[in-house]
Amino acid sequence: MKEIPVQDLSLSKTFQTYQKKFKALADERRLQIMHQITQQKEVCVCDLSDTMALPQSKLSYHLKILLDASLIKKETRGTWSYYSLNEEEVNHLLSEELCCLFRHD
Amino acid sequence: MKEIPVQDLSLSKTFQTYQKKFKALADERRLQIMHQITQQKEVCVCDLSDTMALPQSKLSYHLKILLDASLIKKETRGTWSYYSLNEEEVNHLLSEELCCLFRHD
DNA sequence: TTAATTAATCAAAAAAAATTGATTTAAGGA
DNA sequence: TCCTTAAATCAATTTTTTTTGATTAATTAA
Repeated sequence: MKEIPVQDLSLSKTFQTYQKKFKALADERRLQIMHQITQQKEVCVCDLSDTMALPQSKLSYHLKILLDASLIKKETRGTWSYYSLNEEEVNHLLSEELCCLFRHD
Repeated sequence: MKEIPVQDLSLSKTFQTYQKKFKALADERRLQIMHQITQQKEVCVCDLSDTMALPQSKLSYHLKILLDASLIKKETRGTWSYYSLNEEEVNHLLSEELCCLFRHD
Protein backbone atom coordinates (compact mmCIF):
# COMPACT_ATOMS: atom_id res chain seq x y z
CA MET A 1 0.00 0.00 0.00
CA LYS A 2 1.35 3.35 -1.06
CA GLU A 3 0.25 6.73 0.17
CA ILE A 4 -0.69 9.28 -2.41
CA PRO A 5 1.45 12.34 -1.71
CA VAL A 6 -1.06 14.94 -2.83
CA GLN A 7 -2.27 17.53 -0.38
CA ASP A 8 -4.81 19.14 -2.64
CA LEU A 9 -6.57 16.85 -5.05
CA SER A 10 -8.41 19.64 -6.86
CA LEU A 11 -5.12 21.41 -7.45
CA SER A 12 -3.77 18.21 -8.92
CA LYS A 13 -6.75 18.10 -11.26
CA THR A 14 -6.07 21.68 -12.29
CA PHE A 15 -2.48 20.81 -13.09
CA GLN A 16 -3.62 17.89 -15.21
CA THR A 17 -5.84 20.16 -17.26
CA TYR A 18 -3.04 22.63 -17.88
CA GLN A 19 -0.61 19.82 -18.58
CA LYS A 20 -2.86 18.70 -21.39
CA LYS A 21 -3.05 22.18 -22.89
CA PHE A 22 0.68 22.82 -22.65
CA LYS A 23 1.39 19.39 -24.07
CA ALA A 24 -0.77 20.26 -27.04
CA LEU A 25 1.31 23.41 -27.57
CA ALA A 26 4.60 21.59 -27.02
CA ASP A 27 5.18 20.79 -30.66
CA GLU A 28 6.48 23.00 -33.44
CA ARG A 29 4.07 21.64 -36.03
CA ARG A 30 1.10 22.22 -33.77
CA LEU A 31 2.29 25.76 -33.10
CA GLN A 32 2.42 26.29 -36.86
CA ILE A 33 -1.11 24.96 -37.11
CA MET A 34 -2.23 27.26 -34.28
CA HIS A 35 -0.60 30.18 -36.04
CA GLN A 36 -2.30 29.48 -39.33
CA ILE A 37 -5.68 29.01 -37.65
CA THR A 38 -5.14 32.27 -35.79
CA GLN A 39 -4.46 34.06 -39.08
CA GLN A 40 -7.22 32.50 -41.17
CA LYS A 41 -10.08 32.20 -38.71
CA GLU A 42 -11.14 28.91 -40.29
CA VAL A 43 -9.15 26.15 -41.91
CA CYS A 44 -9.85 22.69 -43.29
CA VAL A 45 -7.47 19.73 -43.17
CA CYS A 46 -6.78 19.84 -46.89
CA ASP A 47 -5.77 23.53 -46.68
CA LEU A 48 -3.29 22.76 -43.94
CA SER A 49 -2.08 19.68 -45.78
CA ASP A 50 -1.12 21.95 -48.69
CA THR A 51 0.48 24.83 -46.84
CA MET A 52 2.31 22.72 -44.29
CA ALA A 53 3.35 19.89 -46.59
CA LEU A 54 2.17 17.26 -44.17
CA PRO A 55 0.23 14.08 -44.96
CA GLN A 56 -3.42 14.08 -44.03
CA SER A 57 -3.19 11.43 -41.33
CA LYS A 58 -0.49 13.37 -39.53
CA LEU A 59 -2.56 16.52 -39.62
CA SER A 60 -5.67 14.80 -38.31
CA TYR A 61 -3.55 13.40 -35.50
CA HIS A 62 -2.19 16.80 -34.48
CA LEU A 63 -5.52 18.55 -34.89
CA LYS A 64 -7.11 16.01 -32.59
CA ILE A 65 -4.57 16.76 -29.89
CA LEU A 66 -5.29 20.48 -30.12
CA LEU A 67 -9.01 19.76 -30.18
CA ASP A 68 -8.88 17.46 -27.16
CA ALA A 69 -7.09 20.21 -25.27
CA SER A 70 -9.92 22.60 -26.21
CA LEU A 71 -7.53 25.00 -27.89
CA ILE A 72 -9.38 24.78 -31.19
CA LYS A 73 -12.94 24.07 -32.29
CA LYS A 74 -14.24 21.90 -35.11
CA GLU A 75 -17.27 22.22 -37.34
CA THR A 76 -18.13 19.64 -39.94
CA ARG A 77 -19.92 20.78 -43.10
CA GLY A 78 -20.42 18.09 -45.71
CA THR A 79 -17.25 16.08 -46.06
CA TRP A 80 -15.15 18.98 -44.82
CA SER A 81 -14.02 19.65 -41.29
CA TYR A 82 -13.36 23.26 -40.46
CA TYR A 83 -11.12 24.13 -37.55
CA SER A 84 -11.03 27.45 -35.76
CA LEU A 85 -9.44 28.97 -32.69
CA ASN A 86 -11.06 28.52 -29.30
CA GLU A 87 -10.38 32.12 -28.39
CA GLU A 88 -11.76 31.95 -24.89
CA GLU A 89 -9.50 29.09 -23.87
CA VAL A 90 -6.43 30.44 -25.61
CA ASN A 91 -6.85 33.90 -24.15
CA HIS A 92 -7.26 32.42 -20.72
CA LEU A 93 -4.00 30.54 -21.11
CA LEU A 94 -1.61 32.74 -23.05
CA SER A 95 -0.39 36.26 -22.49
CA GLU A 96 -1.60 39.18 -24.56
CA GLU A 97 1.90 39.49 -25.93
CA LEU A 98 1.38 36.23 -27.78
CA CYS A 99 -1.53 37.81 -29.60
CA CYS A 100 -1.21 37.60 -33.38
CA LEU A 101 1.07 34.62 -33.00
CA PHE A 102 -1.31 32.20 -31.33
CA ARG A 103 -4.20 34.29 -30.05
CA HIS A 104 -6.53 37.11 -31.06
CA ASP A 105 -7.06 40.30 -29.11
CA MET B 1 17.76 16.27 -51.87
CA LYS B 2 14.72 17.50 -50.04
CA GLU B 3 13.28 20.96 -50.05
CA ILE B 4 12.61 22.55 -46.71
CA PRO B 5 8.98 23.69 -46.76
CA VAL B 6 9.40 26.73 -44.58
CA GLN B 7 8.47 30.14 -45.86
CA ASP B 8 9.69 32.11 -42.91
CA LEU B 9 12.75 30.79 -41.19
CA SER B 10 12.70 33.32 -38.37
CA LEU B 11 9.10 32.37 -37.63
CA SER B 12 10.20 28.75 -37.46
CA LYS B 13 12.88 29.74 -34.96
CA THR B 14 10.27 31.54 -32.89
CA PHE B 15 8.11 28.44 -32.86
CA GLN B 16 11.04 26.35 -31.71
CA THR B 17 11.61 28.67 -28.78
CA TYR B 18 7.98 28.48 -27.70
CA GLN B 19 7.92 24.74 -28.27
CA LYS B 20 10.70 24.41 -25.73
CA LYS B 21 8.87 26.52 -23.17
CA PHE B 22 5.55 24.75 -23.62
CA LYS B 23 7.29 21.40 -23.52
CA ALA B 24 8.76 22.39 -20.16
CA LEU B 25 5.27 23.16 -18.89
CA ALA B 26 3.77 20.01 -20.39
CA ASP B 27 4.24 17.88 -17.31
CA GLU B 28 2.20 17.74 -14.14
CA ARG B 29 5.23 17.40 -11.88
CA ARG B 30 6.90 20.39 -13.45
CA LEU B 31 3.72 22.41 -13.05
CA GLN B 32 3.73 21.46 -9.37
CA ILE B 33 7.33 22.61 -9.15
CA MET B 34 6.46 25.88 -10.91
CA HIS B 35 3.59 26.37 -8.49
CA GLN B 36 5.74 25.83 -5.43
CA ILE B 37 8.45 28.13 -6.77
CA THR B 38 5.79 30.75 -7.48
CA GLN B 39 4.57 30.52 -3.89
CA GLN B 40 7.90 30.41 -2.12
CA LYS B 41 10.04 32.78 -4.19
CA GLU B 42 13.08 30.56 -3.67
CA VAL B 43 13.43 26.82 -3.31
CA CYS B 44 16.26 24.32 -3.10
CA VAL B 45 16.23 20.78 -4.45
CA CYS B 46 16.07 19.20 -1.02
CA ASP B 47 12.98 21.28 -0.12
CA LEU B 48 11.19 20.11 -3.23
CA SER B 49 12.36 16.57 -2.67
CA ASP B 50 10.56 16.64 0.68
CA THR B 51 7.31 18.33 -0.28
CA MET B 52 6.90 16.54 -3.57
CA ALA B 53 8.10 13.11 -2.50
CA LEU B 54 10.37 12.76 -5.49
CA PRO B 55 13.93 11.43 -5.57
CA GLN B 56 16.68 13.99 -5.99
CA SER B 57 17.80 12.85 -9.43
CA LYS B 58 14.28 13.15 -10.80
CA LEU B 59 13.95 16.65 -9.42
CA SER B 60 17.27 17.77 -10.84
CA TYR B 61 16.16 16.38 -14.19
CA HIS B 62 12.88 18.30 -14.19
CA LEU B 63 14.45 21.48 -12.83
CA LYS B 64 16.98 21.39 -15.64
CA ILE B 65 14.21 21.26 -18.21
CA LEU B 66 12.51 24.29 -16.68
CA LEU B 67 15.87 26.06 -16.42
CA ASP B 68 16.82 25.33 -20.04
CA ALA B 69 13.50 26.80 -21.10
CA SER B 70 14.36 29.94 -19.08
CA LEU B 71 11.21 29.63 -17.00
CA ILE B 72 13.17 29.53 -13.77
CA LYS B 73 16.51 30.84 -12.56
CA LYS B 74 19.19 29.16 -10.49
CA GLU B 75 21.63 30.50 -7.94
CA THR B 76 24.21 28.35 -6.23
CA ARG B 77 25.27 29.21 -2.70
CA GLY B 78 27.63 26.74 -1.08
CA THR B 79 26.44 23.24 -1.77
CA TRP B 80 22.88 24.43 -2.24
CA SER B 81 21.16 25.37 -5.46
CA TYR B 82 18.32 27.82 -5.12
CA TYR B 83 15.69 28.03 -7.82
CA SER B 84 13.36 30.95 -8.40
CA LEU B 85 10.81 32.06 -10.97
CA ASN B 86 11.96 33.86 -14.09
CA GLU B 87 9.09 36.31 -13.84
CA GLU B 88 9.84 38.20 -17.00
CA GLU B 89 9.74 35.11 -19.17
CA VAL B 90 6.73 33.60 -17.45
CA ASN B 91 4.74 36.82 -17.64
CA HIS B 92 5.56 37.15 -21.30
CA LEU B 93 4.25 33.66 -21.92
CA LEU B 94 1.26 33.13 -19.66
CA SER B 95 -1.94 35.06 -19.17
CA GLU B 96 -2.56 37.22 -16.14
CA GLU B 97 -5.31 34.81 -15.17
CA LEU B 98 -2.67 32.20 -14.43
CA CYS B 99 -1.18 34.52 -11.87
CA CYS B 100 -0.84 32.90 -8.44
CA LEU B 101 -0.82 29.50 -10.06
CA PHE B 102 2.32 29.81 -12.15
CA ARG B 103 3.12 33.52 -12.31
CA HIS B 104 3.32 36.61 -10.14
CA ASP B 105 1.55 39.87 -10.88
C1' DT C 1 42.65 14.74 5.28
C1' DT C 2 38.40 12.42 5.85
C1' DA C 3 33.53 12.21 6.15
C1' DA C 4 29.10 14.13 5.22
C1' DT C 5 25.89 16.74 2.52
C1' DT C 6 23.85 18.72 -1.76
C1' DA C 7 22.99 18.29 -6.26
C1' DA C 8 24.37 17.29 -11.19
C1' DT C 9 25.19 13.74 -14.48
C1' DC C 10 25.22 9.27 -16.64
C1' DA C 11 23.73 4.88 -18.90
C1' DA C 12 20.22 1.50 -19.25
C1' DA C 13 15.40 0.47 -19.11
C1' DA C 14 10.63 1.76 -19.35
C1' DA C 15 6.99 4.57 -20.91
C1' DA C 16 4.88 7.88 -23.89
C1' DA C 17 4.34 10.24 -28.18
C1' DA C 18 4.88 10.66 -33.15
C1' DT C 19 5.19 8.71 -37.76
C1' DT C 20 3.81 5.79 -41.44
C1' DG C 21 0.91 3.66 -44.70
C1' DA C 22 -3.33 1.38 -44.97
C1' DT C 23 -8.09 0.99 -43.99
C1' DT C 24 -12.56 2.83 -42.78
C1' DT C 25 -16.31 6.10 -42.66
C1' DA C 26 -19.20 9.41 -44.51
C1' DA C 27 -20.89 12.72 -47.85
C1' DG C 28 -21.69 14.18 -52.64
C1' DG C 29 -21.95 13.74 -57.53
C1' DA C 30 -22.28 11.12 -61.91
C1' DT D 1 -25.65 2.31 -57.47
C1' DC D 2 -20.84 3.35 -58.08
C1' DC D 3 -17.04 6.42 -57.83
C1' DT D 4 -14.63 10.23 -55.80
C1' DT D 5 -13.22 13.17 -52.20
C1' DA D 6 -12.31 14.56 -47.26
C1' DA D 7 -10.98 13.16 -43.11
C1' DA D 8 -10.80 9.92 -39.04
C1' DT D 9 -8.87 5.80 -37.25
C1' DC D 10 -5.84 1.86 -36.76
C1' DA D 11 -1.68 -1.11 -35.95
C1' DA D 12 3.16 -1.41 -36.27
C1' DT D 13 7.34 0.99 -36.02
C1' DT D 14 10.31 4.71 -34.75
C1' DT D 15 11.55 8.44 -31.92
C1' DT D 16 11.47 11.01 -27.78
C1' DT D 17 10.94 11.52 -23.00
C1' DT D 18 11.01 9.87 -18.37
C1' DT D 19 12.52 6.92 -14.77
C1' DT D 20 15.86 4.50 -12.07
C1' DG D 21 19.85 3.71 -9.44
C1' DA D 22 24.57 4.64 -9.38
C1' DT D 23 28.37 7.60 -9.84
C1' DT D 24 30.61 12.00 -9.81
C1' DA D 25 31.62 16.76 -8.37
C1' DA D 26 31.84 20.31 -5.19
C1' DT D 27 31.43 22.39 -0.75
C1' DT D 28 31.64 22.32 4.26
C1' DA D 29 32.75 20.65 8.77
C1' DA D 30 35.15 17.56 11.92
